[in-house]
Amino acid sequence: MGRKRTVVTIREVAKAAGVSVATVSSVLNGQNHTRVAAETRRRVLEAARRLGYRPKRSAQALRTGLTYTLGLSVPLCPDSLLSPFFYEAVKGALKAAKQRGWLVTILGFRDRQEELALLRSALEQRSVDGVLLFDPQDDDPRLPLLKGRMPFVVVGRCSDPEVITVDNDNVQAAKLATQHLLQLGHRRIAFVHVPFRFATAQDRLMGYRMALEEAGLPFDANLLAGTEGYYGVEAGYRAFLGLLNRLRKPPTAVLAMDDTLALGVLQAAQQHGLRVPDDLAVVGFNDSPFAAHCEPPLTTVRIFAETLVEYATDALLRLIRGEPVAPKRMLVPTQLIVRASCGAMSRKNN
Amino acid sequence: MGRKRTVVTIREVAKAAGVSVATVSSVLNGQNHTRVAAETRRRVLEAARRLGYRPKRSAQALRTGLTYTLGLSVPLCPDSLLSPFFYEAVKGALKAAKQRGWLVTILGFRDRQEELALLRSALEQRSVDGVLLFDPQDDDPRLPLLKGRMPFVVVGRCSDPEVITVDNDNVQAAKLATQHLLQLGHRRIAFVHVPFRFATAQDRLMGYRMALEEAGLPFDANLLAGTEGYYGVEAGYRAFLGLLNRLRKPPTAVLAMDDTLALGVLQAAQQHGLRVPDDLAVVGFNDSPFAAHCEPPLTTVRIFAETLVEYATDALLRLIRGEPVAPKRMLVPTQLIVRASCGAMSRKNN
DNA sequence: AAATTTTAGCCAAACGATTTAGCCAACTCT
DNA sequence: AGAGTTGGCTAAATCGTTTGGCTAAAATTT
Repeated sequence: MGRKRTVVTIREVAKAAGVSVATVSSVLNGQNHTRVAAETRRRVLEAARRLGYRPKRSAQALRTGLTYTLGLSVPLCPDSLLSPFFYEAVKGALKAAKQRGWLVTILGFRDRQEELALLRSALEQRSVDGVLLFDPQDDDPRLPLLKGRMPFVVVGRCSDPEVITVDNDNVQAAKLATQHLLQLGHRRIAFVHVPFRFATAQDRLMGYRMALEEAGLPFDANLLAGTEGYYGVEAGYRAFLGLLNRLRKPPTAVLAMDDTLALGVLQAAQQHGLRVPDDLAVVGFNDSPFAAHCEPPLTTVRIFAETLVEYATDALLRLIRGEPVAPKRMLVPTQLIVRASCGAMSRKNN
Repeated sequence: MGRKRTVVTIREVAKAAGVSVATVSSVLNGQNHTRVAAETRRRVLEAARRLGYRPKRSAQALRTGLTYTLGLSVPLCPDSLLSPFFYEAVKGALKAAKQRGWLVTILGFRDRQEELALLRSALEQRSVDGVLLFDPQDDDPRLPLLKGRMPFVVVGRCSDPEVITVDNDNVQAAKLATQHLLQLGHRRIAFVHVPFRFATAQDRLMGYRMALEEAGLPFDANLLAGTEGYYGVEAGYRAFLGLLNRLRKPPTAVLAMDDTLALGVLQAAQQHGLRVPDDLAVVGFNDSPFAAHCEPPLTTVRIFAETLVEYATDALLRLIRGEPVAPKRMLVPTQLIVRASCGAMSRKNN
């Protein structure tokens, strides 16, 4: 018991194979143009395999200056309905990272203040080699903090053309969703959104406006309902209730920037005696897994978060290794999922 | 541009303060107060602050043998509805870890095979100092792999009394939920569960049986519906549909081991023409955030995943540091949340 | 005053890998 | 045969900390 079988070191492998540690490293890393004879290589490989040798990460880290770890800077929201997105994100990041033997650590923050502090300390302690950021804002303070000091990739659009970003085609997505509502005959379409300092909000507004204008309809700022803070059912509820109270006549349709907001809209609508989809058509975003199961099932724009983040992570890894990163900005298409909440399935066909 | 301002090292601090690196380290780690004069200490602290010095993690790691990183071994399920639990888990782990300046990395796996491989490599590379495991099974192969080689804490019950565990009081929870259904007059209560090799399934079965027996009802194995694999809407759907097809007469109530399974039950019921809650009462587990929003809203047993994992992480940190871990097994109570799906709110009061 | 203890701080050796420079045969070429 | 090449390997430096041992000087005791 307590057999203190310490982890195998490169020295033991060297001894077992009857060579120097340099040779072992050479064989294992292959980089070095220091050639090793086939027979020696075999012996080393065999010894390493037999002893179950794996280089110790922290030693490697110190020597090479790389921790082989990526940071995922994600918000820890109180509304756990937001979790699917981050779950998918983690999946995508891990998928890309795992392939190359990298680790992913979660830099989870409760507010932007804390996020900056976490990034700063990651920077100072060199605990990660690069970070993935979500949901950029105007004058995002994270960028100047990180720029030139640590590689990073942003999931979302950001104005700085130097920054590598991966994003959904939000303009197109919002445009298609709005057009869908227009085709169903709606003329007063509200837009429930997070504050416009978020690039995503700007882009989706853009798509919404484009669809309206192409249909020859005026854009009416009175139909915008902004949330106080971020996403979440509560936020959507408040924003839409505020809108309903403000307007003489309620809109006949709503485009919500997110399924959680849409859920809040549903609640506010119900409280106001509006039936969905009969009195009010609702479209969300993200195709969160609950969207198919709420009442009525939500029409929504599906985004491919896992893919998005997988690409972003891949780009980040290239960036870190100094490999060329193909396009500086990548757009991933989205997909409209039509369910009952928009009224397009008027004849119930279950 | 590209100002290669390299990170501050302890040597620079030492020079700036006019002392040796040993003294700086001594001051910063503060083990031995008598070793350095108050004035010197002040100078060192001042220099460190001014230069913004933070010890480099990988160097610390190599020297001390600690990476100051915890691993969270979580499944990457295809059904993203399972994400809330893990989101909460991550929150809890981060909360406990952050307080002490530790990092959390996600060891995400697709199947048990891969989980073992990940743990093995974490072990060999010493990339984490300890791991948190979820959902233990009979003869769990993770335990013998880790035991004696790396500290770990299990979230869930496990038979080995040596292992430190934190768990919900599943027996009690299932018992209370079942009793609730019994009080509503139900006599044929089905139990939808994951395979019984999972300790959680065993415990909840136990609570279910206890409630039945205390009510003087026979336990009927025909009312058990086991899933093929793990949790998820699809799994619940299949399991319950299988049960319905097998029985002459459907049960009047279902206790599902998880909200995702309950959602599957809802779908199967609907397909079979059973109305919930009128023909069938349904109770789930976890109080996943969507439970309040599905149709009908799910009665469910709330578990406090964040708290659970926060405790577990705290215990793990103690374990790693060799501090005493108070109780070897901790039980966190649960809470029954009554909504519409069980029929207790028969008079619709919206 | 000498001997002892305490205080304050430095030296140098790790930790476990990677990498650079260099050594020694053996081989090639004129 | 001597000079230059090359292949195959090793010794040693290095990454940035922490820490046990050591040494002077100062304080205390005898």
